[in-house]
Amino acid sequence: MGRQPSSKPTSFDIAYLAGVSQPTVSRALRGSRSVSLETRQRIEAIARELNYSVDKNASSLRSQRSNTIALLFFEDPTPDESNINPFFLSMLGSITRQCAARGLDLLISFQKMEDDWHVRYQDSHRADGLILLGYGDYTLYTQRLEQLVGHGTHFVRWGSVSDDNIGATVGSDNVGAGRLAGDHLFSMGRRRIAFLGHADEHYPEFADRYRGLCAAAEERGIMLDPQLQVDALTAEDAGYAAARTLIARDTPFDAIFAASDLIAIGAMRALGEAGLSIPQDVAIVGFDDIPAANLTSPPLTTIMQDMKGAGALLVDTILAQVEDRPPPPMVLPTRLVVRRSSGG
Amino acid sequence: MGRQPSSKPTSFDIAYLAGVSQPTVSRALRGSRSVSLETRQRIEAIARELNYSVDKNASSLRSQRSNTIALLFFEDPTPDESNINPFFLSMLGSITRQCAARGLDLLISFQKMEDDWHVRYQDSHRADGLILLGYGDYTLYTQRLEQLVGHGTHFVRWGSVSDDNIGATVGSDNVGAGRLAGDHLFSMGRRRIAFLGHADEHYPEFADRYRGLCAAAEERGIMLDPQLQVDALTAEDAGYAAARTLIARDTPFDAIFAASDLIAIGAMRALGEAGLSIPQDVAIVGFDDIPAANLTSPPLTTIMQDMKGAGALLVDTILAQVEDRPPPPMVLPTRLVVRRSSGG
DNA sequence: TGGCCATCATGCAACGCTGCCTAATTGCCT
DNA sequence: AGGCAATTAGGCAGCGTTGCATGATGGCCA
Repeated sequence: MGRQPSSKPTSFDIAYLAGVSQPTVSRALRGSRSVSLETRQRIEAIARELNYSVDKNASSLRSQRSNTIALLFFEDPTPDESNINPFFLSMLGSITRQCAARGLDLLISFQKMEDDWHVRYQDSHRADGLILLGYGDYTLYTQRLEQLVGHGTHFVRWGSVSDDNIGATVGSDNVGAGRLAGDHLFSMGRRRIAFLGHADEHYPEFADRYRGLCAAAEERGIMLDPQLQVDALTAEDAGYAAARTLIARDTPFDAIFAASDLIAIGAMRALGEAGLSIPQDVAIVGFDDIPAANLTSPPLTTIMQDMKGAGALLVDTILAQVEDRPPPPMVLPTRLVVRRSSGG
Repeated sequence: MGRQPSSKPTSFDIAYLAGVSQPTVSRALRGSRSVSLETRQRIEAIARELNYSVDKNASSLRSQRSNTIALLFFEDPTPDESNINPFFLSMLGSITRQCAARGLDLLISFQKMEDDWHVRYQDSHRADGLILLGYGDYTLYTQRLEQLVGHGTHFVRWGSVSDDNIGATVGSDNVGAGRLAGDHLFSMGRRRIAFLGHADEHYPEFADRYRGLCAAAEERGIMLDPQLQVDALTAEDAGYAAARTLIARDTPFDAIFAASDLIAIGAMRALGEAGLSIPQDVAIVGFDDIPAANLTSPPLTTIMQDMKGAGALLVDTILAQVEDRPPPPMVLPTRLVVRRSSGG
């Protein structure tokens, strides 16, 4: 009572001014039913007048809830300083908005896989849960995910959803998306479709996309030539290199489905240099619908993921874990965005 | 003592096991000199074994320091969901790394200008300071910045640096950058240079760039035609529209300096549609060096800002305020990146 | 009128840590 | 040998909040 008037007001100051006890102030401001309307309004008025705001640290310390989520990006292909995968950036936009809508704070970090996230975030009560966004060799970090699970950390990962996922996973329907891309290219009359992107179990999302493409082919009684699959990580350079490899194989192809837009953009550059015109000689479809997809010439046909839904689902999944509720469903539909690169 | 073994370990548990008092544990783990090496090592070993981590909330509550910075993005041209200005995204990458290097956490938020940041972040002790990244009409938010200053909030803004800035401001040397762009275009033999971007006091960064361009012209005894300046906000559509306006004015021009890469990209599209070839008919220089600048055809000559330096300077400026040190210098040099769009 | 319940408010005790001040021990100098 | 400084550790007191159990008040019914 009667504290320094200049220092930041505490709930004690308000209690003193309102003539009630400090705990009553706390309950009044958080809308507990056991405070009469009149008292609450009086307290609220004083709080407003003093510009009072609840101390986050005291609140979190006491309640053991930080109402904060930590978003961790990681990449294993050398992260060259500030160049971040554009797809994840647009995910970031979506996640921040979802957090804001739910009154959550968002802590973000670009970590290497080696660091002890759970210690740094959940164990220290900085965050209630972790959202993991990353790419690279999935098998390399399964061990770390198992550690998180064993440690009881609340987390959700963006990636390929399957039954044997370690921990909660949210992702797009990559198989369905691959099928969308395939159906589109086949309906444009293409028959020899190449796939640029890794297709093995180390990169399950890419593998799913390839599987979807193959499924679309099979439905038409077409068998894709394995010679037309070329490994590539999601980077412009990798796409360029993969397309050159593809061309050098001298196996005819009339379309490319790239596992990501960055790959597609790199491939377009290689095709151009090789004198192949898009879409006349080669139709091309990408994946992600990053902003640059609209800026290429010709503009890139691509698969759009449901970013808004993804952000919401990721955040909800964490909240479900924290509040011990059953998790929401976890696969998101995708949509084909037809632009000129596929001859649409 | 002898607490639940399953619950998260506290410094008391360690103190008990190490046979010392709890404050000693705190000091040992934070490297205070007043703990003997032997004791410290014993404590550290136990802490490691228990997977102990300091509770951030308790620590911050006690020390009144959160070691966290809040990064606030704001835009007043309708933020269409997840589309974030790519330049700020690359800034984000830089800031996160700087924070990580200094052991700071980063809280991020995409707010409208209306919200009460200081209450939400600094007053509630969520963050020690605020970094503001935004664009749009500067005069609209001066009032809010004054509020922050009056409130004693620690903050730094990215923008146009001048003597009458409200609060701390960090930014590139926009005038110098405009001069760089102008010098380059003049040295390529261009004489009638257009500027796409607002040039009034509402957008001081753009105005500075224009001023630099004009200075480069004056040094050569050339007077820029005011007819060749067209307003544009930083967006691809705006650049497209501005270029069309420019063309419609029917005032001859042989070069464009766009106030941002997005504007430049939009302008290139308009030029292409008008049958003007780049760089033969019109040389073009952008600003920011966003990733897409390398993907346009022809690749875009542009001004690169020192992102790494910017992140470091922003973070250091906040830390200086928090620790009551004099602020670091605040203007960053820029660099011209010559690609084919300017005929270089 | 007494007793009982519902409503509203209170007090106390953490939450886990750090800052300040004091106390014990040791080593060293005179 | 005595005294003084340096080194190392401990005690205590919060930081501002929330959870729990309890206490006061009044209304209502029997």
